Order: sequence, then structure tokens, then C-alpha cells
Amino acid sequence: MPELPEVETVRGAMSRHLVGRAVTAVWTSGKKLRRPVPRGHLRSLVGDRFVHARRRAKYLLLELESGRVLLVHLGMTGNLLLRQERGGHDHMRLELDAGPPLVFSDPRRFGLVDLLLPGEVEVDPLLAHLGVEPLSDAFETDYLLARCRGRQRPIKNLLLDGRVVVGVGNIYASESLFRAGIRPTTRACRLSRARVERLVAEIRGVLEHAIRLGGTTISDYVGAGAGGHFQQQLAVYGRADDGCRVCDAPVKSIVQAGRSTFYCPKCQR
DNA sequence: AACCGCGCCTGTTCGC
DNA sequence: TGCGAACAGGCGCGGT
Repeated sequence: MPELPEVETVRGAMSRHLVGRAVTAVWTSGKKLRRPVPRGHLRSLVGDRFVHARRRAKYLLLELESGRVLLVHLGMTGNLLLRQERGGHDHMRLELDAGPPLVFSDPRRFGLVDLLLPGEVEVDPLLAHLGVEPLSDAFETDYLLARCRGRQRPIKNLLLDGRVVVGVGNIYASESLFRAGIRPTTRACRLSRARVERLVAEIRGVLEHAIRLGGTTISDYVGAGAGGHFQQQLAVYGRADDGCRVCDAPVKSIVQAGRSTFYCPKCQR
């Protein structure tokens, strides 16, 4: 499941291999993703050229010479890559003036492909209400402390709230809380300033580490390029009943707001 | 206002 | 062995 490091890995690949290429032909599957893929609109991409590959939260923003933006979200199982072969779960194929086509593939169809007109990025409802980027300067102790104030909900649920901070998904929420020594069930408002400071640092640290390793490749998700190697680094996620890598106590698995959470009951208080 | 549960999807894993 | 059930979860939405 692509989280921020996986999306960032794909962005890097697009920056290196897609930028500079012009679209020569467009094919879509006609199947509905999170939004219907705007087939006719996408056809107007022919002749346009990619000039930038950006990221906001887990959205990829592929900017074109015309000022339009190809908006892509990988959802749970989506992948954006340059490849020649056709796949059974392909939903968009853009033939380019050089190299293999740009393909969006997504078996479970939780993903999204849309084409935004110049100026629409700022007002698109999907992008307008997003919280701060966890790797930006805006994400610091006082910010998260303020967002925790008065919040009764568990800190783990708050970390998954995209209006607070973006890009932290289920895996990195568990992992960063483990690193910070904070139990995921702790009410946000009960965290001291020092613990929030530690949490901010660990969220940043775990995301940067995962980006360096090319993201986490788990289950059915394979990132662009060589694939990620962060999976071996996971301390608690997906390790229910296994020994904690620090103290060997069995890792606990619980459900919070319908999502699985993993933590070490001894290291996290 | 704050917060949770649901539904969208389908490949994989689990239990009988 | 084979089958259906449960599970995985990003995200927006609707309900409490």
C-alpha cells in the first residue's frame, strides 16, 4: 500500500524518466476508478509535454507544458510506471514520443486519474483541505501540539487524519509511534510537549528512512523501479505475536477506527 | 465540532 | 483439496 515514501519514490522516477516526454496517443480502460477516468478529456493530452513531477500528500501532480495537471492517486494497489507490456489491470496508457508508455495500473481500483485545467489544482476539493506535509518546516512541535489540544481521540487516529498531517498511512503511524515509545491508544490531548516533539522527529525520521530505501514493498504493491526495501525495517507493523525487536515482548495487534494497529506493550507506554 | 463507521474494490489468506 | 469468508486499507462521506 503506497504511503508517502512510495509515492515519493514514484515521483522521483517520473521526474527522471517522464519529464520532457510528449504524449502521442492515449488509451483508457473505461473502467471506473475512485472517480470516472475522463476519457475524452485525457485524449486532449496528445501533443502536450510533461514539464514537472510534483507530489502533494499522496497525490502525484504531473504538470504539462499547457499548464494542465495530470492528477494521479495510487490508492491501495495502484502503480504508475513506464512499461511496454500490457497488463490486465491497466486503466490508462499514454504513448510517448520516446521510450515506453506511461501506464497506470490498479487491480482494486481505489486509485484516481484526472486531468485538471490550469488553476484547478488550488481549488480542487480533494487537494484544498489537506493538512501539512510531514517533511516540511510547517510540521513541528508547536503545530502538532496545537492540533492535539482538546482532542480526545487516540493519537494514532489523529495521525491518520489528513486534515492534520498528510502522507502518514497505517504502516508509518504504527512505526513512528513505536519509535517514539508512545502507545497508539493514548489520547492526543494527554501527550506532553516533550513526547509530541519526539513524535514529530520520529515521523520525519521514519519517512525519510523509508524514502532512502525506496519505500515499503508489501503484499501486492510493487513500486516503480527496483521496488522498496523498507519492509525488512518494520519494527511492529504486521508482526503480531512476534517478538519486539528491542525487548522481545510479543507485539500486540488491535483495531482502532477500523484499522489494524501494532505496538509493543512494553516499549510503548 | 469531533469522531467513527461505512462503502468502494479484488487478490490473498484463512478456516472449515 | 476446495470452497466461501475474512481481510487488507486510502479516502470521502454520512451519521451520531
